[in-house]
Amino acid sequence: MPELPEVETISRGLHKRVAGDVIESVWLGSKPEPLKSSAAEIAAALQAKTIIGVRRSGKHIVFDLAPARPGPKSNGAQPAQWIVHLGMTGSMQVCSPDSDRDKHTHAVVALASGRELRFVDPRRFGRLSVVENFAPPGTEPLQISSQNFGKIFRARKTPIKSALLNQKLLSGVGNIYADEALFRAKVRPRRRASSLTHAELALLHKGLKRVLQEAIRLGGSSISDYVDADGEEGFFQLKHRVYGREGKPCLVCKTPIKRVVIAGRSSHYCPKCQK
DNA sequence: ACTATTTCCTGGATGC
DNA sequence: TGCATCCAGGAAATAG
Repeated sequence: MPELPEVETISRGLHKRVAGDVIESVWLGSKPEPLKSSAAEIAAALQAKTIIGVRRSGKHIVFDLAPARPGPKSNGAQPAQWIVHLGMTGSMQVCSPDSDRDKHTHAVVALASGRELRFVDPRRFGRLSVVENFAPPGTEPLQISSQNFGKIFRARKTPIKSALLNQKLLSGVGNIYADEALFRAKVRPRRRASSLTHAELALLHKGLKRVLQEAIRLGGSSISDYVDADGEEGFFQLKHRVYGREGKPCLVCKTPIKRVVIAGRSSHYCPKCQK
């Protein structure tokens, strides 16, 4: 499931491959559910645009676009960015038009270089849209100051785990890295966000940054099914310390890792190390 | 203004 | 072997 580090890795890979290329045509699947903008709107916004670059914002992939042939009839305020959210199982493939189309292909963008950029998403949680100026709802966890990090959690009664997953607060943190950051901070996921001490918040901030950076360094981690921008299967597996390790010994103290459900999400922690 | 719960979706795993 | 059921999870929608 693509979280911040995976989306970062994918965006970098896409940038390397398609920056500078020109979009010649756009095909969108028959079921429009994955579209936040209308199909016509997306097609119109992408057509005949140069991909200036590809980058990550939160869990979103941002394609920065510019008219391929800057002419006299510049159509005023046209959406200039293509936003892709991969949901859980979405992937972007850069491939030859000859290669077989995956059953769950929802969008195909033909490039002037002769290649195709495909959006594939079996579970359909992914979303496509076009906007003029994308603004993520929350703050980037790798950018936020420790002061602001403390501020956004101090007044929240919700469990710290839920607060970490709230994209309006921090952009890009998902279930895996929330659990991993809480383990590093020695804080249980059910603790109310407002109950964390300054010291715990500082540890959480540091732990979160470290685990995200480590995962980016490793090329993103992934448990299951998707293909990265290179078309290679899966990602380098980050050594998760608690996520997915229910019943297995804590790597620090050997106590069996516990799993509980918080806000519908499985949450893993060491009952001895985390308070 | 918050917070908690439900919903979407499909493939893989599990159980009888 | 085959069929039914459960489960995973991001975020929008809904309810409290």
